[in-house]
Amino acid sequence: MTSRPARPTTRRGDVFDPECPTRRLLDRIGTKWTSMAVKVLAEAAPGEVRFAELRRRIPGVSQKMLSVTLHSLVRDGLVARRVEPTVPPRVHYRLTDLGLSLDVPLAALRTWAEEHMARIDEANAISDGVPEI
Amino acid sequence: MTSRPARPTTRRGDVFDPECPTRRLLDRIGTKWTSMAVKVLAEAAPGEVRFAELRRRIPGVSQKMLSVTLHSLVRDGLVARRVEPTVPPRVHYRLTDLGLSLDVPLAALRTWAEEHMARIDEANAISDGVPEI
DNA sequence: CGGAATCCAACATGATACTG
DNA sequence: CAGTATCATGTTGGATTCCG
Repeated sequence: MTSRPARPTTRRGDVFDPECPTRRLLDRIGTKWTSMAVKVLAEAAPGEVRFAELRRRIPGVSQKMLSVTLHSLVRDGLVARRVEPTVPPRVHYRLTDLGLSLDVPLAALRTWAEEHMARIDEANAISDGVPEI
Repeated sequence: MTSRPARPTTRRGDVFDPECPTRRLLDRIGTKWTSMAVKVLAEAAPGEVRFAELRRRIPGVSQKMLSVTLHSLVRDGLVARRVEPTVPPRVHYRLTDLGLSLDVPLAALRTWAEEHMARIDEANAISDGVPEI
């Protein structure tokens, strides 16, 4: 993800704007763990998922990066955070309506990836000079 | 974009694999200039676009990064590169069929971004404690 | 014209340790 | 349990320069 300059103005329709909405969106969902977090939360929707549960369902994510990722999503209004004031505290996350709506095009991208990434791998293999037999 | 380990095995259907197709795809289209290059090429499809033309249509891109971005797309089989052996040389780029198919879900993501990024900006403004009046 | 090579700064991520 | 703080590191992307 590139850095986030302080709330740049969104200019609708001009996708070639240096701060075009598409690239700013990709700056968010393109971070390492965001798409997986959204997917886990989308599958649980409209239910909630706790922090530890998310961590278990996203292999390889560190505590810090999951925390950073989730708070970034909360800040963007894509995820809602609910804290049970118990000891120890329980923190629950769920997709907001906005987050759920984002999951629609994201799911399409997932489908494309599952269907076509093998072809990208093949293309890379050929570029690497790997024989095809 | 994170680095690209040497052609990891694509395991279909397991989106939670650390090397899941979706994240590997996002590692590619999530780079700063990729989505814009794909969009320009998609709009010109099935026609070709020359290097200088691409550069003009993508404000802010450096020569180096456009070159890197395009070669990465070529390597992935998403873009085809054609060189006219003239002096000086003319280099033309176009989306492959695979690239065109990727533009479908990508266009959906663009639409979402244009329609909803303003709400993400609002959410950020509220998080920053900016008064809403 | 369309690069390639180099250097460099900024940032994203990760490991580790600590806390309410 | 669910963080936060700090430090270490690799990568991305940009500026510049040179080339066929």
